[in-house]
Amino acid sequence: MARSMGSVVDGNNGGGGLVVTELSHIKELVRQLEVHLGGSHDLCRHLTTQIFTITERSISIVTSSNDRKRSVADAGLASPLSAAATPTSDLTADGPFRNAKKRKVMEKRSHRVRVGSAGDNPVDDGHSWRKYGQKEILGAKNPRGYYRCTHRHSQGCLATKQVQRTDEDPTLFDIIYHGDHTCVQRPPPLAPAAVGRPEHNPDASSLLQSLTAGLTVKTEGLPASAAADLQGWGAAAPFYLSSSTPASGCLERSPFSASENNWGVSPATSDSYLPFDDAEWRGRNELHEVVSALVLAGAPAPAPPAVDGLDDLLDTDDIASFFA
DNA sequence: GCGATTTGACCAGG
DNA sequence: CCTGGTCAAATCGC
Repeated sequence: MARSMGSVVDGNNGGGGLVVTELSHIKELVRQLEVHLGGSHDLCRHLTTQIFTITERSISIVTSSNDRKRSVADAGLASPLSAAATPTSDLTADGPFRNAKKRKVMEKRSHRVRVGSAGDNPVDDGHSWRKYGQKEILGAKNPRGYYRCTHRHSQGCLATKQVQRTDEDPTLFDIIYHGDHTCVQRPPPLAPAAVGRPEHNPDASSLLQSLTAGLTVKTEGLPASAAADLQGWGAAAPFYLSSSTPASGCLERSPFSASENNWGVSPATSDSYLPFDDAEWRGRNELHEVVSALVLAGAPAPAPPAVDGLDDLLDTDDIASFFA
């Protein structure tokens, strides 16, 4: 295991560095954008804040991804990829009835993120969670907390997450998300009128455009291994931009919650965004979240080519063999 | 009183 | 048998 890991890590260092560079650039642009926005336009400032946060997370994720990858593999997180097994029987939870404690068959989609702390807890990811367990994990200094969506019973939302303080840095938390939110919880009122059109200021607009352009070009230039790295360890954004099932969206309090759930991609035509296939969804999800968030914030236009280029990079076979 | 958290027990997979 | 994930009773906090 160690041998194959080594070579991959090497490859990632290069790609990861590139990503960090670009993300840093984005960060700077956002800073400038915020300056241009001045004191007005609460929504815009909120958006820039979110972009900034996401970017910072992305950077920390990339920079810590080498360590991560090992623990991810050891923790068996790769299993959903390598064993894209029978998706049928597990999710149909017979609920709190007879075969209650019959878990462990969790072929649900999952992805990891590492987030900073807000006080003694991980930063709020916009969803409401209810803790249902805590466990000491062998080899880890800190216990792992188990959370499920508050709306599990009321709306049958099966999303869960595991939160564990990292060994190295007590201010950081590893979070593993399982499943999608299928609950519907309207976000709190947030500049309702202006939502979705953050283009008051021409300067701000052009800044955001260069921001998304920069991300597009450079990301496409990344080696596939770097892309694999990003997916293997975590998304930058612990909230979902387009992860809802077709049945019922779970918008929750996404910082980018717009009036409609379109994100510039028509549900009817966006086959590249349907989160049906576990492996594919996982593969695309991570960078998509970052890219989508940024693109969404800055571009009124529909999904840019960047997303398609990304899909080519995020080859799921590569990922599977990577973890094999 | 209700909902959330804590915590020991239970269960399944490896 | 060990470990991780979940359950559910007890407890806490509003």
